[in-house]
Amino acid sequence: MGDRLPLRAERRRRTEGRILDAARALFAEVGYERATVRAIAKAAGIDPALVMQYFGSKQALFQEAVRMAPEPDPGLGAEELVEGLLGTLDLKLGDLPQSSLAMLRSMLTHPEAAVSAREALGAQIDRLAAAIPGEDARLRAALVTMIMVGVTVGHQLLELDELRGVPQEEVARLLRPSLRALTGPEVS
Amino acid sequence: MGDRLPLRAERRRRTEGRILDAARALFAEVGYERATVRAIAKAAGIDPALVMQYFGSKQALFQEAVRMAPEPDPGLGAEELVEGLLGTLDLKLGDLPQSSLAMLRSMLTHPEAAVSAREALGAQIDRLAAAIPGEDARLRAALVTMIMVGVTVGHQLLELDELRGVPQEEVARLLRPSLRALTGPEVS
DNA sequence: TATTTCACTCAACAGGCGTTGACTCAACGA
DNA sequence: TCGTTGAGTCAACGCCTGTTGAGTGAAATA
Repeated sequence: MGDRLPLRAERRRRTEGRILDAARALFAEVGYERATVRAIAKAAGIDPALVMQYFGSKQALFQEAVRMAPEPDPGLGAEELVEGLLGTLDLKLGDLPQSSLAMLRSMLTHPEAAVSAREALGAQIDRLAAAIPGEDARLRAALVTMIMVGVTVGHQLLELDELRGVPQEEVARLLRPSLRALTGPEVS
Repeated sequence: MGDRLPLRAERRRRTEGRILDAARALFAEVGYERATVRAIAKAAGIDPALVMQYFGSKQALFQEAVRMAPEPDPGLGAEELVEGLLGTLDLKLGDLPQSSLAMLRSMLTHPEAAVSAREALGAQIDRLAAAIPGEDARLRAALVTMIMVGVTVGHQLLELDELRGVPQEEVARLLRPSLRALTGPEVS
């Protein structure tokens, strides 16, 4: 049923995928520095040298592992305004892809990850700011964004007892007024 | 005028201070992994071996550098209730000691820093929760705490353009309603 | 079938890391 | 004044890191 790829290309594709998956998981779990090429290769079931052959360097592998479609749109678009964020708030809180977690985990200690993070957060801020009225829209948008980052850090990365096991809708419910206070009363 | 310490003890005290200052600065700037013992020693103007002689291990040095008086009280006490946080909000945002920044910088990638962070944030949550009425006080307190962490991360560690150069009172002013939405309408 | 291609492994390199033990020499106590 | 203490240096250790180049054997090509 599936198209029969040449065996070699198929193998290559699969191996590349396994490396990327292992890399994302490890970067997300322990961050850039502690996720060694050897550990990633082991998790992918291959030789460390192959990682270099596929991606050139650890840094390049990281960038590839962290790269995302420049906003998968079922997220929040400018047209959905602020309610886009509020509506998918629990999704944002709970279902972040491994690539995002990898970036968040490393952004404070790995310079390149910090660059990626500033880009991604900057884009998010831009989108939000376009939907917020008033003078200090960008500042408000930045605060909203960092609130989400802070809560995500506590929930997914630090795994604070107070946030673990709490259903995402509950968090979203409590957070919504705080965010609305910053964005202004837009939609319902 | 000062009491004349024996020269040796005085030197020791000074050197230890210089090491700790250099360690705090570097841990805060680049995090635990990238702040090498050699770099810390160089910044303190001494030999790397002396760091070990003073603190035993890099890990022990980190713990010492990050340790704080268990709440210097001119911060927020339970008796000041939530307004304690809101009142000194700009202080919290701008004047964090190097030791706190060192902990925050490393908390996502260094396990021991994560432990310290969970302790410190847990204590903060406890204090806040005691001042928040209602069922989900601890959850609300945790969210308030992580909001502060998120904004601090964006401001001090990621140095987002949108937050850099913004006066702390401005940030505090915009943030206050959001926090109040979580804590409930306490004092003024 | 003979030849080339290429996914993959193996062994090793150079460099940086935390850490150690022997040493130096000025400050101290008797 | 003379032995002792201790702050500080120096050179080196073993380890782990990212990275490399030669080698292998099965799949592709002709």
